[in-house]
Amino acid sequence: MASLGELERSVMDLLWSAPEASTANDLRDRLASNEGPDHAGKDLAVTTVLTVLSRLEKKGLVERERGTRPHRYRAVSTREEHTATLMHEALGTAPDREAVLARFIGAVSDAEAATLRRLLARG
Amino acid sequence: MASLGELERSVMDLLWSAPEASTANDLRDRLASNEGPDHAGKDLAVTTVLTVLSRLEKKGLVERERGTRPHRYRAVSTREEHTATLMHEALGTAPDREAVLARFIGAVSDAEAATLRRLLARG
DNA sequence: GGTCGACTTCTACGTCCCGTAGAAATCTTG
DNA sequence: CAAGATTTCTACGGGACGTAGAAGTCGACC
Repeated sequence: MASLGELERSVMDLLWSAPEASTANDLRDRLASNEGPDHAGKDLAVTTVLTVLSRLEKKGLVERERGTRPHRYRAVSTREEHTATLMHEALGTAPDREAVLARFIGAVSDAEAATLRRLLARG
Repeated sequence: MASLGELERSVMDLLWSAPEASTANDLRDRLASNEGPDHAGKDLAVTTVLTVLSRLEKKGLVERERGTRPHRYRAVSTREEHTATLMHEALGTAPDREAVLARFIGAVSDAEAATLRRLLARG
């Protein structure tokens, strides 16, 4: 349901890896110095970052402290929870969920299969 | 990567549930008589359906027989394969895949957990 | 208390995707 | 070859997203 644009995704990545809630300025700086493997750091206006944060807030992915003056933003859920939710959403679109799970399991690495067995055993 | 619009999704649903490859006219008719639980059947021009099919073909979800005159369209993969692929794509976006799997498993129903155990056991 | 600068909200524009379909081109068949 | 069926081309309107300036608000300092 909540698909993300490229910049929205970058911002979420920063929020997810930040230990504390971040300000828009902080995020702008981190986006600028984000010399990823291939892409150059984006040099954005702070209003751009704020717009994106508002949209992410409306989507329910981000919440902000309005009390402090530079508002501070944090991700509502962890990256792992969010991703797991997306997987469940995908799973839910098919009528035959078990058939989907069968295909899903079929394409999982050996190590991950082992992890899954362990996780399921403890249930 | 390949997110679908509403109409695109409806067309894929029809192609997935069709036993044979379908023509655009056939799909238009089925869309028109598609009295789902809540939504009314859409009465579309056949060119609309063709446009959507072209876009789905470009996205790699649909292929067509160009030999026969009314071209016949089929889904490239089954609904289950497609859904499982989406789940793997989601999983791939997180660095800590095992943590995602843990969350994912945590939110699975008992019946599905049993299914997963069975599937993993036979590996 | 008023002013200035930091911060936030409003408004907006260009682009791309999607629903939608007419116009134009192409093929099939009588 | 002409007419009808079929496909391709072109296009428009709306919504999402990247992007940011203009305008409004808030806190601190003189």
